[in-house]
Amino acid sequence: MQPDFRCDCPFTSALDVLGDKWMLVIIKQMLVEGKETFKDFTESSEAIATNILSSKLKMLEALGMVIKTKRPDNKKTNLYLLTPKGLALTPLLVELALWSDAHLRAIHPGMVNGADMDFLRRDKQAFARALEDKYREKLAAIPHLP
Amino acid sequence: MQPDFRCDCPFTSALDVLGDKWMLVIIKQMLVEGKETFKDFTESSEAIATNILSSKLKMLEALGMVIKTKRPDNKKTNLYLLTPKGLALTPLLVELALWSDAHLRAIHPGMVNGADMDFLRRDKQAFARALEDKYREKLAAIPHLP
DNA sequence: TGATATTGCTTTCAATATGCAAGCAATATT
DNA sequence: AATATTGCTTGCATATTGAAAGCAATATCA
Repeated sequence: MQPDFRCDCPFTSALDVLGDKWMLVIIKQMLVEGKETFKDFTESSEAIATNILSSKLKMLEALGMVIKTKRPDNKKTNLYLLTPKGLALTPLLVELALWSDAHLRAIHPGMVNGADMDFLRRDKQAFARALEDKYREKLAAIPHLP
Repeated sequence: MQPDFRCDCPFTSALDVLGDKWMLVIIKQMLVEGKETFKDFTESSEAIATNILSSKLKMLEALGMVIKTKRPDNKKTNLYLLTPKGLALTPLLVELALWSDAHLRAIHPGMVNGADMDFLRRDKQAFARALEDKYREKLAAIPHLP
C-alpha cells in the first residue's frame, strides 16, 4: 500500500503521495470544511465518486495521515480524522490557496473571495495557525479517540 | 486548453491545475535543477515519458506559467523558462519538501538529506528567496527574452 | 416491533490519463 | 557530405478515474 517513489528527491516524493486529483482535496475538506464522515465527503461540492473516495481514504489511513474511528454512541457512522501527519499539511494548503488567489482569478473569476481570503492574504501564518487550532479543538471535543 | 474547475474553492482550483503526477515536478526541475530544454527534462531522475512531457509543457505554456523561447544562436533547441506565475510556486514547493522531510523519511529512508535540507529546515523563507533569486539571475543572463 | 431510511461501502463497466517504444523531420556537429 | 542530436508525434498498452447500480448493516420512525 506504500506508494512507490520515483526517486530520492523530497519534492517529488511528496508528490508521489499527494500528487493526484483527490488526496489534498480530501485533506482540505477535513481541515477547512470540517467533513468527517463518508457521507460528508460525498456531499461536498467537488462531487467525488464513492469508489475513489473509498480508495483514497484507505490510502490516507495506510499512510498514517488519517485515522478511522467511531463515536461510542453510533456503530454505523465512521469518523475520519486528521492525524498530526495530515494536519501538518496546513501550510501547504495555505500556499495553494494563496497561489490560486494571486494567479487563477483571471481564468476563474467565480472563485470565492470573502473575509477568509482577506485574512489569508493579510497573514498566512496566522491563518494556518487558526485552522490548526480549530481542528485541534474539534479533536479535543471527541474524547474517546484511540 | 483551460482546465475545467470542479468548483469555486481556491484550494481545489489550484489542484485542478497542479494536482497531477507531473506539473509540479516539471516546475521543480526548472526551479531547483535548472532544467530548461526538452532533453534536460527527459534526462531527469523522474524519467518522464516524452509524450507526457510534451503535453504538460503545452499546458504550462497555455496557462502562462512557462514561456517557450530559443537562444539567438541555436534554432533547434527550445528553452522552457518559468514566468512570474510559475516562479510564484516556490513557497508551495518549499512546503512540499518540508513535509517530506518531516513525514516521509520513515517510509522512504533513501531520500536526500544534505546541506540544502539543513538550510531549508533552518529558514524556509530564506531558502525560498535563494531559489527565486538564483532563478531570476539565470533569466537575467539570457538577455533576449520576449 | 416491524417498516423504512440512511450510511458506508463494493462491484461493474466506461472514459480518461499515463506509459512505452518506435519513428521522423529539422538542425547541429564532424 | 555523413552522422548525431534535439524535439517532438504517433500508435498502442496499462493504470487511474468516473458513473451508476447494488447491497449489508445500522439507525430512525410509526
